[in-house]
Amino acid sequence: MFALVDCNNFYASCERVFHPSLLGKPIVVLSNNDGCVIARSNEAKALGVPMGAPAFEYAQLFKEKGIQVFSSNYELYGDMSSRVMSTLATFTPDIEVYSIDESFLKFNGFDVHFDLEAHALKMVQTVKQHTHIPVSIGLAPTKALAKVANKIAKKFPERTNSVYVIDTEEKRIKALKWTKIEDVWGIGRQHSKRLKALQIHTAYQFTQLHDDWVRKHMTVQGLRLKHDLQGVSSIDFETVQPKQSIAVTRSFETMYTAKADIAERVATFVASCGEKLRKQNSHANVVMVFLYSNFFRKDLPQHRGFITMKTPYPTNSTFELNRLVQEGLSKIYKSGISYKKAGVIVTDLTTAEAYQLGLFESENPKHVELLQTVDALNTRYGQVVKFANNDLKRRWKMKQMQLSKRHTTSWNELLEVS
DNA sequence: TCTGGGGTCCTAGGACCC
DNA sequence: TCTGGGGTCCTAGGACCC
Repeated sequence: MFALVDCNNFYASCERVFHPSLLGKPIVVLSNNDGCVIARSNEAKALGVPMGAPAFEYAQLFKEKGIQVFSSNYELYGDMSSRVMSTLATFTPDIEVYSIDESFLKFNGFDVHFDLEAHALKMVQTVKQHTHIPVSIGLAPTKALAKVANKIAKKFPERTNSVYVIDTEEKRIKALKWTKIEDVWGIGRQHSKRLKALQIHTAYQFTQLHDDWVRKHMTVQGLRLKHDLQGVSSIDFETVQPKQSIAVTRSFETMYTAKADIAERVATFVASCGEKLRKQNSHANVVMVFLYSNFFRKDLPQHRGFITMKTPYPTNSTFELNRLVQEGLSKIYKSGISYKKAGVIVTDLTTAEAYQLGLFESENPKHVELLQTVDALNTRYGQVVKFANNDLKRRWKMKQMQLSKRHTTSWNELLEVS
């Protein structure tokens, strides 16, 4: 049996842990630069705030309805997430952390000795007690069915106590008939459009299609999903693996035209990419840079620059990566354009064990030691060492009008109780 | 004025090999 | 007029997830 544990309205719930007076009140959390709504409490959903709503279009509604607005505070959410996950890990040795707010848990052979539903109810309580984060749990013989069960638990919290189990054929069919096709895990906009055109409206109808049709139009991924929904476990349980690509991309708080401004921002992205690479002990073989004008400003000339470069040897040196990235930036930069977004992506990553020396060139060994020291200092003291090509005065600043405190990760921002 | 960020997997088709 | 067969590797792009 698999359990899918999902935190309810995770970012909104994190904010409420430290603002308990907001329990039962509508709140939303905004994306970087306070751009769009990326999390909503149930109350905010009920007031008609859609996912992804541009904040400026809804400012009036927030005010009228007394909806509390927060800027996103990833340091807080990341820390709360690891607290939830480590609590869950005490319930089973097999845990797949699927996203910041979701985990799959495997209970091999547990059903023989345990009442799994009672076990899950205990999990909900324990997570609540340890972190104050509300979670919902779906239990089923496959991952896709656990997702379905989770949706039911979340939709009917009173009747289910936030735990729902699909453990009989009757319950499986009933659940699938209840699930709309567009709500199925792995079926997005394109697939549900095509399926609806064929009068397939529920997950159950989807499972009645022929394997060949599903394989042809939805690849093997679609076929695995179908089998999973039929109760035959076909989607792998994945243990932690290093990332295959790492990206740092940002929209700018304002539009930039000068190359020097963009070069500085991009150098900062590279520094962050390098740090993430070294953290998971990987080296990049390919690095990409992109630079976009403001897509929403149809009145301005548009330009989308993108370039992919091979590194001369596998590297995680911020210096080497930046040399390439700045070279690439010169090739894609066009003057007279107002730029709104840029990013750096490293990919084709190799792990340290598979590290292959270049034939003619290799990493400057001094960089390795230097960067190790930089990382160690930054980990210990919190981003105290920066590269000279980064904006040391921090002229640019993300728009974050409603940022909450980093209560759990910064001594200076502890919650005060009076 | 204002519109997020970071990932994964799969396939078709071209380039290349013998 | 007419032009083999069987592979591998790589990449761009599409689809999806949170």
